[in-house]
Amino acid sequence: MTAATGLSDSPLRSLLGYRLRRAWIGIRADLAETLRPLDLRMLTYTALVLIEANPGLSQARLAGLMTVERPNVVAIVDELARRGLVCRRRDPGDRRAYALDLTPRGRALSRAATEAVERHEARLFGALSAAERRAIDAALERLSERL
Amino acid sequence: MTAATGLSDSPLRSLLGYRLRRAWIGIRADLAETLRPLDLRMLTYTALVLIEANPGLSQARLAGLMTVERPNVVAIVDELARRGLVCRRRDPGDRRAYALDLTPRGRALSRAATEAVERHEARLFGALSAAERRAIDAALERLSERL
DNA sequence: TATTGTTATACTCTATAACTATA
DNA sequence: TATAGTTATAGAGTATAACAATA
Repeated sequence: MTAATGLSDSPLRSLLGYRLRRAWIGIRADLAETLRPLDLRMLTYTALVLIEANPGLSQARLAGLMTVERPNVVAIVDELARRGLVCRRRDPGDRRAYALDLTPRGRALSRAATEAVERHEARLFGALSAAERRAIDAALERLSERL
Repeated sequence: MTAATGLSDSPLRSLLGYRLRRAWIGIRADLAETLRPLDLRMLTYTALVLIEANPGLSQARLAGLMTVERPNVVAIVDELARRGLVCRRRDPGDRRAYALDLTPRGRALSRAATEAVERHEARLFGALSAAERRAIDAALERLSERL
């Protein structure tokens, strides 16, 4: 019962999926706000960080890391490359694939964005106790096994 | 480090938002599969259950419960009404508003869908211990306060 | 045959501005 | 003036099929 309105979402409140959705909507909106001043979205930020951590990464492997289908990576890398943040080289060992790397500008933006994202995480999740945090991590780990 | 591939998503694994996104993608896909045979989507199912729990609900209040903007509720209720699952009556006390209710067919579908969704939840979240479940509930509650 | 990047395409979800009719 | 429902529209994320080049 949402006390103020007298409305009931009780049949859904027992569903973890329903509550995760509500949380995710809020988190996503706050993350979008956090990244907007840097002209990044959730997915372009994620790609930036993953390419930095995996020099020479291919788009197919990037898609795997991002949990996104391969076709959706194309526009993301297009945008990052157009802005001079990522450079696409042909992989010498496999001429079908690209070897993706960050440019110096890409590394600088990655650093600035990561600082902003860490502030965002602290703002949202800072109130969680260490025990709560561990419990969530464990639960998400368990969940991943079933998906 | 994802051992099999040698790829690293470590810079993101410390971000709760990143892990929640991955979990949510999987949960959503499984939920969509669960509801597809019943010709329901996440949002139409949610609306169905909330209308059942709140007879005479208006679309604006439904939007509030669903964490969706009012315009997005229109197509959802349109679809449910067209299929004879929900009936729209004018609210006698406020002729701007609708009073939404389930039809008998809507109630039957709600019941069948809820059974399917409960099996889906049990399949995905059944492995969580009671303590983990409580920790997640508490953490999501805390999180909601900050959003 | 299988895989990489690609194009085209579509669906779902979410969001905003502006209109109408009531209040 | 404010609210309920609506229209139109847009953006973001996610998904599938099919094709050319390469393996």
